[in-house]
Amino acid sequence: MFTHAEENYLKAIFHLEQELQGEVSTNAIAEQMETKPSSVTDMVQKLADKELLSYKKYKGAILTAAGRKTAADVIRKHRLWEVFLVDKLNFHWDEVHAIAEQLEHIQSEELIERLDRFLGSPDFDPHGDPIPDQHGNIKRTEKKLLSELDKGKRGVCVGVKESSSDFLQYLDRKKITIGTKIHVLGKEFFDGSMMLQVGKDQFFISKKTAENLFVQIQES
Amino acid sequence: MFTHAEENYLKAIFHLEQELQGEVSTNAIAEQMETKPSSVTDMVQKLADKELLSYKKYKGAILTAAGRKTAADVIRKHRLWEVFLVDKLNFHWDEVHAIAEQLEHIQSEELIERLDRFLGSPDFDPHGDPIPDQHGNIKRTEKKLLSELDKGKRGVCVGVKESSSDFLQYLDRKKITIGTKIHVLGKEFFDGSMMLQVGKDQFFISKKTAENLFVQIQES
DNA sequence: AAATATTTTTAGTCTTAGCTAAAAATAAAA
DNA sequence: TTTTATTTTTAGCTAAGACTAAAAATATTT
Repeated sequence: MFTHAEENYLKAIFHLEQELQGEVSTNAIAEQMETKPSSVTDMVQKLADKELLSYKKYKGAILTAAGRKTAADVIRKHRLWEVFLVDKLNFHWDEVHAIAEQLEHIQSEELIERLDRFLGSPDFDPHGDPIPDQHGNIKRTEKKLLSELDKGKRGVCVGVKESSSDFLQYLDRKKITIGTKIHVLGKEFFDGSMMLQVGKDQFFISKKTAENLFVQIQES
Repeated sequence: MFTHAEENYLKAIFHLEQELQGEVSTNAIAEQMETKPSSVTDMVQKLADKELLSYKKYKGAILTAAGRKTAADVIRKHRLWEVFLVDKLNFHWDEVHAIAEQLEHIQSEELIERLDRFLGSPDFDPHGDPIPDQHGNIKRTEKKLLSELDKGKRGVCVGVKESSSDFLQYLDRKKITIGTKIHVLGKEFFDGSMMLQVGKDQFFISKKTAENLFVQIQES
């Protein structure tokens, strides 16, 4: 349907639109794509011809509904493949991006729907980012840092903020991974450390740890 | 490392070399690749510059060791992904080729070795073709039709010859799939039908069925 | 062996997607 | 409001990989 380059541009513009809340400048796209502004102008004009975005010279670009859907599909594929790599092939959360960048361009509706089912239709990727559904809808979610939860609250681990190898290995030892339910048993004011319940285990974590774990809040 | 186009040429030439037992003509490659001979000449010259094959004008091409290794790697990836699609995502044997054609170009040693382990290091793809190992070695194997086995012999199902949807569904019902062990209990001369033992079940199959199933012979 | 047919290569063109350098438009500063 | 700075676009080039048409080499007939 679309070339890899086209898909990459749409994805970049999609992300920038969210970040900037509006139309995206040529320079912004060039920076995101690590390419030159002149190349961006060419591509943006091509995508405008294909009605994937609307564009007025010197005014920047915004995706059309079609462009947004296409971008969401690519992001859906990227994030589903990341889940596959982590859950099934035991990659670490920080090793999967470059591979998913390639896999996201594989063309097959059937494949991606089967992959989704195989993975148990996950809502989040290993970095805690939400996975768009078949229609391109993204569950805009309250992704919070664990450190923002108060005593007594429950959350599901949906990702990490910084993902150093050391930190990920620490989480492995504590048996914390995507989907792990975390119950905040207590929170110390003076140093921000927390007492957690994870499965049957209870243990302390430092403020630093709590500030690097994303959770989705569980209604309770 | 190499472009998709380069990898596709190497793969095509690899297959043709085996089939023709020697150097491969420009026209043969063009036919296999569904492209024009002039395009082939260009690419073959480029691949010769990169020392992936040796080529003398008007004389055809043969892969170098490096070229053969690269081709085997692509074929390894293709066939491992086919196993994934059939074993894990429940695709049918005849639906997977086009998708594997895309997946075979994903670049990541780590990915493919993890995928291999995840799939249980299979020796054959869903069509019964052998999967090259990490070093590019292919288990040249005695792939025979089930109909060629005599009474008392044992084989492992490694693929199908014709793969109509009806036939594949018939095999599903009989619980025959890749890796299934088949014991020939009896064989009728007059119609070529066979009595088989598959797991705990025993049943008859027609000559037509036996002529469309590939097996690898088990030493016994 | 000469004529004809086939195969292969060369030469030149196209598209995609990048680049540089220069021109044009817009934005910011004096 | 000019001048200067920044951003964006245009124009023209490059490489990969396809194509067509024509030329050259090899094979096959007669």
